[in-house]
Amino acid sequence: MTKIATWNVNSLRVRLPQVLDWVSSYQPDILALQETKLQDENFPVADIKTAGYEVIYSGQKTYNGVAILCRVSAGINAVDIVKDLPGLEDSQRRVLFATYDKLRVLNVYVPNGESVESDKFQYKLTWLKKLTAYVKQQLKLYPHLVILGDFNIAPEPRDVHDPEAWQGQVLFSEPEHAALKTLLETGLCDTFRLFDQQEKQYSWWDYRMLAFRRNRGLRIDHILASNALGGLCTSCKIDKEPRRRERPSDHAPVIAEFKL
DNA sequence: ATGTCTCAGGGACTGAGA
Repeated sequence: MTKIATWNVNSLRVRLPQVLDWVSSYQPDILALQETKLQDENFPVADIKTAGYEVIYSGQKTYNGVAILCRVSAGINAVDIVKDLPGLEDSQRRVLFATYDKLRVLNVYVPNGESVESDKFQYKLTWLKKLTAYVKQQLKLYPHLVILGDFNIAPEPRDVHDPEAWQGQVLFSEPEHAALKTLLETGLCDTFRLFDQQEKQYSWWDYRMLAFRRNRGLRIDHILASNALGGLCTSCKIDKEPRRRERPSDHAPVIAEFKL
């Protein structure tokens, strides 16, 4: 059984204790992190190694930053590491791709977009187009591919606490839905929707307005699997527990298990 | 009621980004 997880930690400097605590209890085989907000020279390699994980990372000052942890006892090295989205000139550290044994892992921190009127929204759509082109090519090379991270898109009305209010807003707009649909149509499935789930399951809640306490959230963090890998998925869940703790990230981890 | 959190710059608070 292989456990694969994703978590936007909103600063690994702040969240390192929570992350170490969480990996020690869940023991994921692979954990993709987003918004580490750390330059590579400041990355806490030693603490993560002590916790029993190998790690690769790609960061920058203040914003963005991604990392992938792999449990040492899995005995696998990351190879074919990619830190830039092919075809996109971009200094923002938002992607980290690596192969672990036969599994291709694409960790993504999709641009937020700010608002549908913003230039950043166009950047988000361009970014997703480049990602889709890359995934299409990668699926030919790797039957077992997982793309996971903070997509900053809630796919359906049931993934939004108040779909009427959010309709047309950034994170839940038509162009974003079209972009996500095109990505999925390359041959991916949303592992969360392979299974019966309770209603009102979200992965992100605004820090403001008591959003978590009221469960006013969105499901914007996803684990998407190639169809072949999706066939091996046995569960996908959102773990709200770390969001209840002291000094939480605004996101909760998402975890999927595979017969690998 | 955009009500929180994080970071950087610069040495208290403000602005950016989410």
